[in-house]
Amino acid sequence: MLRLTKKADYGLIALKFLAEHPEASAVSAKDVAEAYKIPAQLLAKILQTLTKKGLLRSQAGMNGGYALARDARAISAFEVILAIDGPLFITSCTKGEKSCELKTSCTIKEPLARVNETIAGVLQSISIQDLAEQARPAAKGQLEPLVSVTL
Amino acid sequence: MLRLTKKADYGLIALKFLAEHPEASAVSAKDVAEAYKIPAQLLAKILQTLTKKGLLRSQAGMNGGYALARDARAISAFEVILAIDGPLFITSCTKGEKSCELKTSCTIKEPLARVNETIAGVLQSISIQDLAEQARPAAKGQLEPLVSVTL
DNA sequence: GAAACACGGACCGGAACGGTCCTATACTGA
DNA sequence: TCAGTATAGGACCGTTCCGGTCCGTGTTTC
Ligand code: SF4
Ligand code: SF4
Repeated sequence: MLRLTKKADYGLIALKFLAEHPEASAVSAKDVAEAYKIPAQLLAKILQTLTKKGLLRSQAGMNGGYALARDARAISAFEVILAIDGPLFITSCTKGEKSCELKTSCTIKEPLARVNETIAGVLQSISIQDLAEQARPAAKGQLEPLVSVTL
Repeated sequence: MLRLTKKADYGLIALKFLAEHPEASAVSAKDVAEAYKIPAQLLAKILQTLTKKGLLRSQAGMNGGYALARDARAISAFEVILAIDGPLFITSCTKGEKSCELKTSCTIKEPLARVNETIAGVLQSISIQDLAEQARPAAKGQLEPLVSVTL
């Protein structure tokens, strides 16, 4: 159920990698690809779309590559996934009025939309910075409730 | 991103329908299908797998059909989705050690697993009963926080 | 025994996904 | 200035999955 595409997966890895190397002004797609054994060309295209969406800054030429457009804290996992996979959501009835024929009779739609928002909220509350810091063992003041659902 | 299969969608609709009609000892797949304009044969197969998983009870022959195996409160949306779509999760690295080659080098894996658990928790906290009751306008004591994530 | 139902396998067209290839363009450094 | 390294982006392709259909079998009731 609910599978995340591998492209978005790769995108998150790359973003995290960039967040971990702020000293480099630019990291090439090839470098990241080799570091994680990701198909280089595919990663390249992913980073391209990410720059087109404004999450990255690119520089061509030698010693070129990509760098985060904003601070790692200001980029959420949600944005990354959204940029790569598009605004697809759990139900099929979200694509501008043209998807599901049951919209009228379906009563399951609204509660699922809530779930959808909840998931989006969770993803939005996770920044690239969080991913990069995750290596450390359980920090102290970590008990901030990020979501609360009511349905 | 994160699309729920239509089969699971149909399954939830059917379950909710059954929960709304407790007076009937059994409702045929055809009835539900016609009520919501769902392809009958497809819905039939969905309900079959649902019974095989123990969520429904079936009765063959005339006036036969399906009925909830347990109380509507005791069946979570998570179980339904799990039964229909299988134990698939957001990352590709969950299928018993055979999926993603990056398991070792990937550092994004664990945080995503947390997200996964969170989503599962949300789905588990929603019962068929909740879906059936959803028609009513905002009840009173509805502010129970169901999830809290820490990453 | 016929109708109405549940079961279950086989099958299929289309869409999405993961990935490759090829070309054009831009920047850098020797 | 020229070669090399990088981004940018289009076209393409094999595989898988999803939604759906078809068919045949078993079971219960009237
Ligand atoms: S309208 Fe209902 S059946 Fe159709 S996609 Fe939305 S939730 Fe699913
Ligand atoms: S190991 Fe990492 S890259 Fe592979 S599927 Fe899991 S999260 Fe994605």
